[in-house]
Amino acid sequence: MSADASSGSTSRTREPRQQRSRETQERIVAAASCIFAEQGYRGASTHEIAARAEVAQPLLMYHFPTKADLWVAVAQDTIDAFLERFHPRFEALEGLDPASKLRIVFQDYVRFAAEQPELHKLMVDASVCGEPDLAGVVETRLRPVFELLCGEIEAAQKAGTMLPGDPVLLYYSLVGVAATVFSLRREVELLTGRDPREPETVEAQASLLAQLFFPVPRAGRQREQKNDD
Amino acid sequence: MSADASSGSTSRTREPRQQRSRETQERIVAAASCIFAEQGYRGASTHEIAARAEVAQPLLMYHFPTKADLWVAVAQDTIDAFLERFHPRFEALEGLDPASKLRIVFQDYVRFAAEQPELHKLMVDASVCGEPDLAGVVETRLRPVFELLCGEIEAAQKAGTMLPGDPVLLYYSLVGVAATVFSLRREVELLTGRDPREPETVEAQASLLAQLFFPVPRAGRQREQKNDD
DNA sequence: GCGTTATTTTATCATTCGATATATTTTAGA
DNA sequence: TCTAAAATATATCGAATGATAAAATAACGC
Repeated sequence: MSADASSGSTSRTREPRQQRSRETQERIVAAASCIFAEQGYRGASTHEIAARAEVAQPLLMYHFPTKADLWVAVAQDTIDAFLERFHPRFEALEGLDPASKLRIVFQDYVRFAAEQPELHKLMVDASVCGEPDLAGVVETRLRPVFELLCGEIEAAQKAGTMLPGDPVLLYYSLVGVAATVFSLRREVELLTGRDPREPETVEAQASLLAQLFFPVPRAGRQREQKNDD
Repeated sequence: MSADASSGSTSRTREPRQQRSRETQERIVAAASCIFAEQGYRGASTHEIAARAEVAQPLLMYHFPTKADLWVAVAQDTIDAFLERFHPRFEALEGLDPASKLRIVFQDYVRFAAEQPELHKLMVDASVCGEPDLAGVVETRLRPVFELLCGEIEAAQKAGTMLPGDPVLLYYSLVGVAATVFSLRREVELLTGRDPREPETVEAQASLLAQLFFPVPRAGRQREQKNDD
């Protein structure tokens, strides 16, 4: 079977020429994603990653010349997994008011952070140890979402359906509420004996996020819009 | 339980017999606190810590037989630094209503997280790599504060001055809002070009936290209609 | 003073780390 | 097919890691 329909010849950086190679790369990235999330960047060793991927360690260095390169691939892959989930759902919300969009998107992010705490752990770990090439990933993958959502926050503020204040701080407050309880999972378990990833807890956190950032006016309009246009 | 990391050989790190020894230990812990926060647990090397403390590396191993022991000492020291700031201020709030207590305490925690992101980074890093003896530190240092504040949250809920819901989730939402923007400092800087630790930003975040969790009723009481009994 | 213990230094260990050199196998393209 | 390149395997490197051994120094009780 000739699977040439997918082979785009416009390869600029690194396009594996053989199918087997791509499968190997995917196995390596999948294994690295687990181990980076479990052990952090410094704690993860290329030998352990290669072992889990069932490849020789020098083969890993062949596909990803440095450990930092592998981290970038993992970060891009992890963020892309989120974006694949994020984008269609976000576009399906077209027409809704900004506050509703934000509420739905960040409630969805609560569930994503519970299922795959890797993303947030990865970013926190990168911010802590600061070693990997964080800048490129932030620019290419994170900035579009960030600016899109900050724009929605500003729109919601103009509509009077969201608290005033620096949209950046609101964005990171939303992220913090959505992800912190899961990225501190071990601490939560030790303190409460419960795994925050239980479905009821996840939904409770999503509901809490909505109540905090998008309170529903109970009796009449609590925040009447100051200017309608 | 394995809370005997120091009870087995109390003569080692418990009571240094010479003053010089205590000063050395303090220098080591101070250096380790910086490097653990900068590099994470796995990324910090005992050699580098010893170099910053200006002691020979085997001397470090003499005072803290394993790297994990050193981490525990650093974690306890870091948390104690927070508790020394927390306890007097909290006790000075006696008589206030629970919501006001919580607001003041967590606004203060915003400032603390900005000045010393080490604490939150330390806990997130410990939750990620999971290696150091997190359990003992959580039990002895974190649990008292956690249960104290959860109690205040419940009291505020009963008074109708705080959102209903799982106090644990509210606690970690407060922590997340207070600390996330600072623990993701590198990402924030890359996206916005601004350091979130700037004083105006810190105060804006503190103000945002108050608005989110303790909204002041604008006209009349907005959150009053919960039946009180 | 002396002896004992606590602390510090010097030298070094075994292991693991990320990375390289190179040989061998596999694939694509002629 | 044949061949050059791509992909994988084998063996190993130097550096850094956490940890020890043992000698040397300092402090304290007597």
